[in-house]
Amino acid sequence: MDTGSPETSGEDLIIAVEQMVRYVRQSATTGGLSTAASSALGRLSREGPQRLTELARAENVSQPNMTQLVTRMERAGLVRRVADRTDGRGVLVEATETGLEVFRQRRAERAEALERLIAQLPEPEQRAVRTALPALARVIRKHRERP
Amino acid sequence: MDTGSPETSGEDLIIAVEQMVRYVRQSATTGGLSTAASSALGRLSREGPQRLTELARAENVSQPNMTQLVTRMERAGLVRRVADRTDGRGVLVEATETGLEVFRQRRAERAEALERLIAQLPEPEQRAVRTALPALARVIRKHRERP
DNA sequence: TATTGTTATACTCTATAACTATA
DNA sequence: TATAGTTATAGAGTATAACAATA
Repeated sequence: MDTGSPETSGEDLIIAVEQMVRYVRQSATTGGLSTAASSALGRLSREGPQRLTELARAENVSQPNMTQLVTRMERAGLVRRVADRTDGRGVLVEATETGLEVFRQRRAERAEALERLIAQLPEPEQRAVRTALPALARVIRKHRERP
Repeated sequence: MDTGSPETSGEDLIIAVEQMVRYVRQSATTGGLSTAASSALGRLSREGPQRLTELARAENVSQPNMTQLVTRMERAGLVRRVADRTDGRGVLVEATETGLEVFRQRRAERAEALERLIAQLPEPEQRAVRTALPALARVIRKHRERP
């Protein structure tokens, strides 16, 4: 099987990644849900209501940033703030039904766009993509747990 | 060879891509060169001086956006504006020596970070990554030429 | 005193609309 | 009139510093 050029350097790979970033960002913007909002909403969908600080840390952004993001998302009806009964200082952020539905649709759209992209590749490369992407995600996750 | 889960769905893949996007963006921000600046500077490095409009179209952003990006980059000493002798309306954007050097260093850093990530994978998955990324970049490029 | 969240401030990145200058 | 570029305006996304409220 032809794995492309004889040596695929880190430089070549990072160029490829840059293109993917641009592609995803573009298809992510349509529908009015930014990368940041989509990512936070995704976490809330998967993991349920969370403390604002928790969410900021998990998403790797500052607390003020998350405060503002949540405010924008609240204004858009995607999430709501709920008082934390066990801690008067705390705020729980929770996805609304609208938020959950919007996120499901958006992700489905992007997944479809990616699938269409992959479908244009010959079989062996398709398999490579389905192996490579989850593998990279795995090490990134690991890297994140202990950097 | 184990290609991961029995069926790797578009949903799983897009989650992986989202993580990569976040990872790259983070390592891209350090050193004070944004994704947008890095991408534009990269194009100027590869292709030489270009019309502002040309650059905006190639980078897939609006003309005013590119005007501002170029202004910021000019202020940072990364590029310069040069009058286009053949058309009084036109402006050529050109990377400075500083710009070229900064870009080379930044890309090298990111490439290294990616390589470190890949190095943590078992051999077969490493090969998959070196096949998959350029393949995806290829179809994105093709998709861009005629959407 | 330490933690949680918000406000204040500032910068980048992005778009559309309106404008100026040259073809 | 059409094209190249800038200015005006606005909003998202990001950060650090300062602050208020609660533990």
